[in-house]
Amino acid sequence: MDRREEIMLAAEKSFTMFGYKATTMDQVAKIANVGKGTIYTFFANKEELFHSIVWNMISEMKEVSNQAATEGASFQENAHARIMQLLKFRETHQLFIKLIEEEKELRTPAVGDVLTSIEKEILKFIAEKIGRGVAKGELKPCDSEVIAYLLFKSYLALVVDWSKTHDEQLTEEQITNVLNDTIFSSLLV
Amino acid sequence: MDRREEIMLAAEKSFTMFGYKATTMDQVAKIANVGKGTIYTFFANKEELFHSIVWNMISEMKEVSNQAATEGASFQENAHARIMQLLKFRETHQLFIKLIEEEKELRTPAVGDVLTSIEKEILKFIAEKIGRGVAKGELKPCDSEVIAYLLFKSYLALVVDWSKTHDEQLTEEQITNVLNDTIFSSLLV
DNA sequence: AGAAGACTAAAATGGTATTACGGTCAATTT
DNA sequence: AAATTGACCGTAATACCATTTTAGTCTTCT
Repeated sequence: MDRREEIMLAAEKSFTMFGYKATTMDQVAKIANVGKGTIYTFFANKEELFHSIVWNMISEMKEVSNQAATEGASFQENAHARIMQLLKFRETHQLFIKLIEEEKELRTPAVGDVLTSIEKEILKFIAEKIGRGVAKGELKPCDSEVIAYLLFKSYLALVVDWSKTHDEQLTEEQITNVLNDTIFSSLLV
Repeated sequence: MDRREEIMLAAEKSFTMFGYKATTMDQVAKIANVGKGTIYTFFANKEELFHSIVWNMISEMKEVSNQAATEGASFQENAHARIMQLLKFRETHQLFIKLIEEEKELRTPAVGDVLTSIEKEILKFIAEKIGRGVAKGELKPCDSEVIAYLLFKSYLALVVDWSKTHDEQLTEEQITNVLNDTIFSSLLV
């Protein structure tokens, strides 16, 4: 395996286990079985290395989310499946979990930036799907960016935030129903 | 003026100017022209004093929000006016601003708790209005708690969060349109 | 009896000595 | 010659401790 790959793997392992702040470049070099200097022939600095790892994660997210969609299903069925998959990824993927944790308690700026850019990517991804839906005549014309924002934030609120202040979380059926009745019903042509 | 009142006034002034953490009980006593011991005859501790102040603020919020509603207007017009008023209060009221700031940078636990309980009160307030609307036959039957949650979080997202990641904030008209087309349209009977 | 402020134990703060870290680069290996 | 390495450097984080501040109490005073 080439050295760049080794380094990426080692770095992902370390970021996942210890977070951004607590992984040292010495650490990464050791795990990758590589001299520290070698890392700097592939990545300008720690932050760029971090970005590469996260970029990989974003691609994986998009891929997984697309796999959640099925050929014959309706727009809102697929939209729901895709977004739930994104949120599930968030709650499952160890690196993502670690980053959210680190952002909450350590406030590491690099991590905050990266989480912001992940959200931006997700929103772009959703807005693009909505744009397509409009183009294909499945959805009424709308401001896809604003609707993507509203949709994603609504999902986050109902799936993630709700359970922070309530004992039992909302069932997936409750969420589907509420959103089908409200946001989706106005979108479908 | 009675001593309890003096203390409350002094405490509110101090919390507003310096935040929770940075106001000392000595400070409050001095502003109130009262011995420190006297404070403890009315309030068990600093946190209880704080809660009393915040409880007053919540009442004021509800009152102001209710004033934003007009007699003859439709449910969604009044709902919009009330919620926008709540958000405006949040961004206008000096104590509220200070608390949000302190929560963001200092992470004072007492402040976090209080902000959570304020949100809870607001949600109760909105849910109650929705419940009334249903009872009066203005709205379709629905889970008022979930809808209140969705509605408030949507407003927060569009009014507050959006501008954090975008250059120009959404106009009130854009917000009205989006929500009238989506959440409100599904609620109205 | 009610208010006041000196008092106390615990926590926060500030200053400093020490360590750890990201990044570089001359030496070494391939 | 090109690639790799790890000792090395300046800076930033950390640990440590002395000092101060603070919430809450309790005796004293009016």
